[in-house]
Amino acid sequence: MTAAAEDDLVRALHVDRSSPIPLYFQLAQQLEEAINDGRLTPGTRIDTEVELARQLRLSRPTVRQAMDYLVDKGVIARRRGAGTRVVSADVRRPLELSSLHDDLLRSGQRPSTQVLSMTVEAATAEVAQALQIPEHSETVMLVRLRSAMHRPIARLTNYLPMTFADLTSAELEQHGLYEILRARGVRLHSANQVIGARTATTAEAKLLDERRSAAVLTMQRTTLDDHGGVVEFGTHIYAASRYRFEFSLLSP
Amino acid sequence: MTAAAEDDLVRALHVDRSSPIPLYFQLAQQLEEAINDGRLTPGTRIDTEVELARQLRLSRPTVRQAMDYLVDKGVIARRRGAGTRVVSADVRRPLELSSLHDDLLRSGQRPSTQVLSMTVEAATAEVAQALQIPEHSETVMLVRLRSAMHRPIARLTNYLPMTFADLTSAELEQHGLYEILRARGVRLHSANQVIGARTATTAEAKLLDERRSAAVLTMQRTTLDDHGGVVEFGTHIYAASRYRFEFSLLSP
DNA sequence: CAGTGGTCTAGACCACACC
DNA sequence: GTGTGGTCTAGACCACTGT
Repeated sequence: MTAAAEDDLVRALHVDRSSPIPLYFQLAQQLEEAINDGRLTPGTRIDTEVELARQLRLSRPTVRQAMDYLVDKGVIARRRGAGTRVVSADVRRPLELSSLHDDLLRSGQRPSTQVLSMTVEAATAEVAQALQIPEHSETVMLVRLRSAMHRPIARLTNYLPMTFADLTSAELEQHGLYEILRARGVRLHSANQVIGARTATTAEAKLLDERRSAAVLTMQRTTLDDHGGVVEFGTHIYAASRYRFEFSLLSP
Repeated sequence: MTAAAEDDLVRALHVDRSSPIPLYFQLAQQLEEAINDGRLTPGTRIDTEVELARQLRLSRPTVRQAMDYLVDKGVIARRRGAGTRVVSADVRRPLELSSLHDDLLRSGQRPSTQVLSMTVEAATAEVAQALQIPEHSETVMLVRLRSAMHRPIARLTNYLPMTFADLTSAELEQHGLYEILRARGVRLHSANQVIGARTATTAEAKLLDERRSAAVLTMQRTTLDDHGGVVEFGTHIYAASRYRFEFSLLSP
């Protein structure tokens, strides 16, 4: 990137003080756009915090907050004494808490869902521990078959608190589970995941349209809300020949 | 948690202004310890930023920086108007950029490494693209067998720039690859990963001490330094019967 | 040595959650 | 309302990087 091009970019930056969007966020968005557009290429040095603050008539902490946000996202890197540089266009936020439904939607795969069963079950030891409820107490067990491009890709088994016993199949076949939870006011906070693999049972292979003894990816997930309560426990299998977990992660 | 216990905790908090450790970090560490100790349990309300600032004679932005750090780590959650609460003791940072060697070390599994081969190879199209170098140019190809508790658990295949052609087997059998890179001044920044599964070939099953056609986890990883350059590309397989990827992730 | 990011202060006003 | 976190300012000094 030439100095002239950098100048152009700086001139293009602006903040709207009457907007309800925070100033730091406006700046971060514009820088990120420039990076994704290719107007700022990997390795390019970005103006210093003080310089940007002067140009945009912001305080340095505000500019810094924008930078912090982008560093956290992994798109820029700062080195004391050396400046701030664009890292890479293709580093994404470290593995967001998203559902398979949303993932497939984003990649344009037209997901569809079939509810195989929805029953009330006594919690096994494993489920009870995961949901932090007494063993043998009642839980909602939900089994869904998720397909993409009209081919089955995953069998999703979820255990939910009895508060969600009123979920309907229609609802579940129309929206992702997380989407439904959010619509009900649940604030998802974090999840613990375990990803493994094993060979499919005969029934599983048939269900997922895979050959006998094909490898399947397994994933178990416990989702928490922001009060620390368990929202959901799931144990899922994915057709390994057609599904992968892709994500970026940042250095500690 | 009782109000008295909370008071005790607050009295226990302190900052050492002569320490080279940043004040915000000292505070964050103490709060995190209290959470991990169980002195602060999930759901407990933490003092407000203003109150903590007053007690510790810090400015509010400094206290806030400590809170930000813990929110980012996922151990506390803030809600405007509602206060700050401890979320959970077992949410960890979203999947750190660490090596299998370090992971095994941490879980007390005594990893050992055997270098199966280390050669200079012409880059295939896949490797060239991953390393951002021309096709057919030279790269260092490294194949290692990683064992835990005296049983093989993964075959690791890495491609490195020719700068690392002087790595020795002795070095590689003693330390993790990331450890070696860091010692050479490489600053790891982020990685893109793809986790999948397939059935093992006969040779792979034998190498990993698994039964024929067992499922193996596959992982491909491209690691970047903080200038946006590619440090390493790896394509690995793991014995699925004895290895899982475990991690936490935070809501976007 | 000069320049850069890292940390810190002492205030301020606002939007939202909860009572 | 009242209290909380969310945002913002205008400075300051220090530690590290690269020349």
